[in-house]
Amino acid sequence: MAGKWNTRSMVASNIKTVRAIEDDDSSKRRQIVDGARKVFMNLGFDGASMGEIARAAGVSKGTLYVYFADKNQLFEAIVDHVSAQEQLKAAFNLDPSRDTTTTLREFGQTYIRLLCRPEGGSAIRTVMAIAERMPDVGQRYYEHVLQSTIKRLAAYLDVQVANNALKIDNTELAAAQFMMMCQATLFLPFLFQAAPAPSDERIVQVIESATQMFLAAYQVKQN
Amino acid sequence: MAGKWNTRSMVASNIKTVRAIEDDDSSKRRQIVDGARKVFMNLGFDGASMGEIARAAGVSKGTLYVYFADKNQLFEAIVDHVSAQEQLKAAFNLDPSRDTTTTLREFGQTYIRLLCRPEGGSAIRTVMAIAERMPDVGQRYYEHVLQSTIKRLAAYLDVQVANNALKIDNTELAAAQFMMMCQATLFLPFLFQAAPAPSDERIVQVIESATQMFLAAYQVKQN
Amino acid sequence: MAGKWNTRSMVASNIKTVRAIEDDDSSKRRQIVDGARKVFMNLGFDGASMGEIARAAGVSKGTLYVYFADKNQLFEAIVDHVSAQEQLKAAFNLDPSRDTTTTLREFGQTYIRLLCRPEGGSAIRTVMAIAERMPDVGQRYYEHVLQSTIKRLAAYLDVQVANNALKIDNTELAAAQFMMMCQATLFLPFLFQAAPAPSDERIVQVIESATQMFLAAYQVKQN
Amino acid sequence: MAGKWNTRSMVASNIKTVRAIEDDDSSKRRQIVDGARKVFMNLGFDGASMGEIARAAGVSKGTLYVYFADKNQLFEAIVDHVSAQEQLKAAFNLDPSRDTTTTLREFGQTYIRLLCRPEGGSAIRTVMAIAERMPDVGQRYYEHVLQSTIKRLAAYLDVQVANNALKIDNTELAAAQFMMMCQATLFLPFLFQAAPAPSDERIVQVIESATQMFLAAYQVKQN
DNA sequence: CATGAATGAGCATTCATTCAT
DNA sequence: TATGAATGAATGCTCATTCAT
Repeated sequence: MAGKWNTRSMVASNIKTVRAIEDDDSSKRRQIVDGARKVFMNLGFDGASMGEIARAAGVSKGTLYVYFADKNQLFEAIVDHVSAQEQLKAAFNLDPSRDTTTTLREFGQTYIRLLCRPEGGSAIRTVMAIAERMPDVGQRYYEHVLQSTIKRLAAYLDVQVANNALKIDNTELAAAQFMMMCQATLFLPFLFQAAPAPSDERIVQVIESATQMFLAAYQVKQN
Repeated sequence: MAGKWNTRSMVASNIKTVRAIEDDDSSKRRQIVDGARKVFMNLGFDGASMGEIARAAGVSKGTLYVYFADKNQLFEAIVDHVSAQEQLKAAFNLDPSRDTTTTLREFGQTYIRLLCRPEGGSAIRTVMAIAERMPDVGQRYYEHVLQSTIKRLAAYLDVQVANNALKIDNTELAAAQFMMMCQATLFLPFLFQAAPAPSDERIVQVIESATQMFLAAYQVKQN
Repeated sequence: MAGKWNTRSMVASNIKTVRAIEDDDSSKRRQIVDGARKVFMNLGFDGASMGEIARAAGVSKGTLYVYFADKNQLFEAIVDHVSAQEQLKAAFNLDPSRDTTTTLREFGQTYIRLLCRPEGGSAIRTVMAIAERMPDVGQRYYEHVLQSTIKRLAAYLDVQVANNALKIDNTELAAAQFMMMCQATLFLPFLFQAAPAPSDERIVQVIESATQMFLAAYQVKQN
Repeated sequence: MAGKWNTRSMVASNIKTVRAIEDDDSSKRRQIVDGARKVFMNLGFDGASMGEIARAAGVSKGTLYVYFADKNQLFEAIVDHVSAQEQLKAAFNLDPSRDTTTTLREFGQTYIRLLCRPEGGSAIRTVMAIAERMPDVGQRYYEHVLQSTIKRLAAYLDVQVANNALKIDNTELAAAQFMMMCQATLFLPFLFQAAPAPSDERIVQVIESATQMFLAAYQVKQN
């Protein structure tokens, strides 16, 4: 993957590569990425025009092409940027010393609140929409954002298994199961605009149910 | 839906209304819907051009506008058409007399195979992508396709609860939980093009795990 | 002019000519002409679509082409039809036995009221607009409608000259002068939508002034 | 007018405003206006296509939209531009010290020659044709071109009235009357393409007659 | 590096016209 | 005769991209 990136960058800007490496955050570049993020996430890849992006970024249209070879590459950069941001926001407390019930409960609530932010849906929608035409963009987003969260939860579960608190064969599957269960009746209606973002009350209920279900299946029975 | 269509047709052509009512599937109309479905689902709303749709449908661009007022209405018709198709394909055996384990296992497998068809992802992607700009399209798709399946499974669960085979407070939530769990590690990677459609073997494993988890939580314990 | 018409008709409909002569008013044809008149006069030649004309006429688009070879010929027929109607409406009392003052006064008032009807401007606008692209349409309209009125007034003046009531060298010029003077400050603002149709009061004033001016110039001084 | 333009330019490009203010006539803009004028005046609003205008202006279709928001606004600009040109061309000698007969005679001849230029009719036809759909375009043209000439002549008459050379109640009406009379038998046939532009000889005759008529009515009788 | 003027291919949509029935 | 389904060329307009400065 890293290899792919380098290849691409080199094609786009052979000379300035050296500079780009240490100057990935030249203020102009940052401006563009910030402006483009908003526009792409609100309007989707096709709905976003380079003109609007330029306006949102406060630069000229020409400048866009100084930093990015074309619309596709700008979009890829934005998705990677958003991926990084999402990961930062996914600040879950997975301290191995905390008890499973509390940890899962809090994790679930935080997770759903993250997904159901107004902007939360946009990134997922935007990336998913383009995944067929730009498969590696979809893949990178899945791996960096969704799968990485699964893995972090799985790592926590691994510890609990080792501690004999849980009994799980496949912790990555279990982590994914929990995360999916948490979404039940909440995220998809929100994503399809069939319902507004769920209330806190509703979130608490659903997460509670998911937590109980998870524990019923995976908690080591004490006698 | 039929009612809506009539309204629309009457605006376009008051005289042929009688014909239109019983001939919602005039072959030209069907041709267009079929062609448009492919193009829209592959390229998304913005990516699909009326020219390409016309070519795919084997009609002239002008003919598109004889049957549909504009691109939006053609798209809505396609989504409604796909919704109906998806529901037909969702031929789950939810016979109340069958035992819970088998029923859930088969339901889950059928469900995931449905989702992970090549075309399965496209519709979801395409509709979800447009949901922000065309909220009622997203809403109708969610209700007709996703929520309706949840409700059918919930109805089965209701019977099992009545039979004392299961103990569930909120069967709709439980149905959604099961369906989400079934997807764990399978559907999202497929949707984001981060993995190919899952193997049958993998599906069987994941569904088995989901089924066990569901029963562990909701099955009435016999002593 | 008659010759021209025949030539055109024969091109358009060689066989049905005989029928057309005696059946110029087949009800379908009349329907079409009536519908087309409204649409053409309201929207202009380019603004009118054959579809809208068909709807206004209550026939199918195809039927239009049964009676008229193309849009141009339909338009020409409409203009000729309107010309005939305008002439009928121009029911001026030019009885030679009436005195000049009254006759001119009434003629002027009737003339301006005719021009400043809501539909009065439309025909002039529509025909004038197309005159560059379809010169013979403009010419026929001018001759049948505008010039013919001039000639009728000129004929009245001829009689008054013969009666020694007026002294005019060129009665056709004098007639045109009077008709133009009557329009002063009234018709052009109306035609350019710079003012609404003039009030009756205003019309009376302007016509009075024009009449006095005409008499001052052309009335035989009695001593 | 300049004020309006600035507003429009600022919407399109906030940064180049300074340039735009003093560069209303950037050569590209002038090119477009010149090309568009020819095409609009020859073919009318609907008959003129943006493609043809682009070709006539020697720029690309896209460039048209850099300078004008849409076809309507380009048209309005052309009409305003033509209005200004027409006014410049209407260089009448209305020196108050010249005698009435000569002044009217020369004014009338110049006026008719102006109207009956090949391009003279086109602007009037084109603007009049659109006046129903774009009333303020018609209104502005009438006021800037036709009414402004009436007022200039009326101002001259005012002076003659003050000098006791003429006796006129309503000089604006009188000015309009004279201008209309001058057109008698000359302008309308030309406008409707029912006759070519009148010969100089004919113009002289008609203007002479109009002048005499005007004086007969309004000249102060010396005894 | 940054600009913004300029482009031309592409888009959704309209419409005069044809033709099988 | 009358229809209306079907066409395809043409239209107004947008936008990713280029390039001279």
